[in-house]
Amino acid sequence: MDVDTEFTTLTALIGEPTRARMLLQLLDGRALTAGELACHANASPQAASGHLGKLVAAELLAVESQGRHRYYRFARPEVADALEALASLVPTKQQPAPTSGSRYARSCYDHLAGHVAVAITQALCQRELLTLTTAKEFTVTNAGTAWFTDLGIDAKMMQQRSRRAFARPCLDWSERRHHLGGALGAAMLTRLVALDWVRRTANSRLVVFTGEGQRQLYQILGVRL
Amino acid sequence: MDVDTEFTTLTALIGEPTRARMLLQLLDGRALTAGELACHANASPQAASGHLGKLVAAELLAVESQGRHRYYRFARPEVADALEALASLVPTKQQPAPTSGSRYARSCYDHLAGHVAVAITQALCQRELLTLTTAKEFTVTNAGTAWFTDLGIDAKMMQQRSRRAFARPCLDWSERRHHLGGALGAAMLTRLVALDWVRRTANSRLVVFTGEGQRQLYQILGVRL
DNA sequence: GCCACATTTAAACCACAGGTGAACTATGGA
DNA sequence: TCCATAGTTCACCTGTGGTTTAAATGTGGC
Repeated sequence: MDVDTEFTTLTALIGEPTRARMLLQLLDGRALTAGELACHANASPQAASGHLGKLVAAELLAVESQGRHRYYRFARPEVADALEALASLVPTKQQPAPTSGSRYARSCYDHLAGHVAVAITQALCQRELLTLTTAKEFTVTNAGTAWFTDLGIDAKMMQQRSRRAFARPCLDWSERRHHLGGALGAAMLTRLVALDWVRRTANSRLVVFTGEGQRQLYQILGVRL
Repeated sequence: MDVDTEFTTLTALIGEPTRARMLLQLLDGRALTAGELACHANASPQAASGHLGKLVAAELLAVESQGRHRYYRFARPEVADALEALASLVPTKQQPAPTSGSRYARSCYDHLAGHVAVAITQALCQRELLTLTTAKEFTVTNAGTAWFTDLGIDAKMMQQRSRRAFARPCLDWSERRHHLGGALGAAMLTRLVALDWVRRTANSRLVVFTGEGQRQLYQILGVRL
């Protein structure tokens, strides 16, 4: 096969919007399941499966089966490098006011993401409610357990019961900083929604903080939106 | 527009085979005309024009009009970087490294280009045989006229007779410096070929300096290849 | 003034690539 | 054992996006 042709097949592979979104999701280096990738990319499971198959066949992704899940990740670091380079081409003009505080955040699969999530996670760490023990795991301190209990989340119980990664740092590529993912991150978003501190929007990963949510967030974490 | 969306539009832009081929052509840093890009990409002029328009609109390419040609080049070096990274993902064995050998130069449409051309133009300016009067025009000094006469080029006559831009500075993308284009630049290449100081290669814009050419160039301009 | 060439624009066409729905495999939990 | 969940495969259909055909714009050379 011609080198030209190989290049074009490669770019066509990366260029398809759904595939591009899935690849973007993997940029933080985590291995994600087919379902998670499908959800992020706004695609049906079948569609995602087809796309992932092509990406694996092209040796852009590698797949690992664990139980009934299949975890996809980049086949080699160069793939991530190339995608980073591509992502850096996106005009960055509209990353306004990380500090000015937006009521808007977004959800990342099932937990809070974006600069609000980063700010929250930073505050949790700063107050030593959360500590980053390894590169891939947050640990909830005793004070943290109490804090989560106050919020209405039984962190301890959750850690014992859940098979899912408990408190995983999730790198937000647009923010270049970690925020809280995993089961705890998901529980937190669920709880915040239940408290009506944030509301989901229809057909979008965007979530918006209510006025009450903003007040409470400032009160319990000192985070001003 | 969402960051995700911007990324996908970007990748979709790069992912289209014809566009990808054109971008690949530009990877060596040269600025190419729409026609040349169309030819290389195996596309009709109209199709190429449409694609190029999109790439320019997305600020991946920049375009510069020169006469009835339009030269396309990367809008910023990061674009080339990203494409390099993508190209490096192609599994096949790499082709031999581009000739950094100084005997090699290349032609730009009809005149000498590349770092040799830049060196020559610099030398001409340094010895005040050529002066850059406006941003778009070189002027041949009296000493310059004599120098060109010695070379076998009647610059004065040419300037009177030719309607074509006489001595235009031509920006070489890969060198980031101007070199001598226009009628005078074309005449110079023609003359150098006639003198057998440089030889054209078949099916390529590459030209190579002969041993004699290298000696002479040093003698009359002090340019060492 | 003319013609030739390079390139762009507009409109009609159509192929291919991705989405969908249904059916199938496999794993885990009761 | 049964059922729910995760994921894949297949066949069909639809719509986007690129190509084509045609005509217009603009520049250079005579």
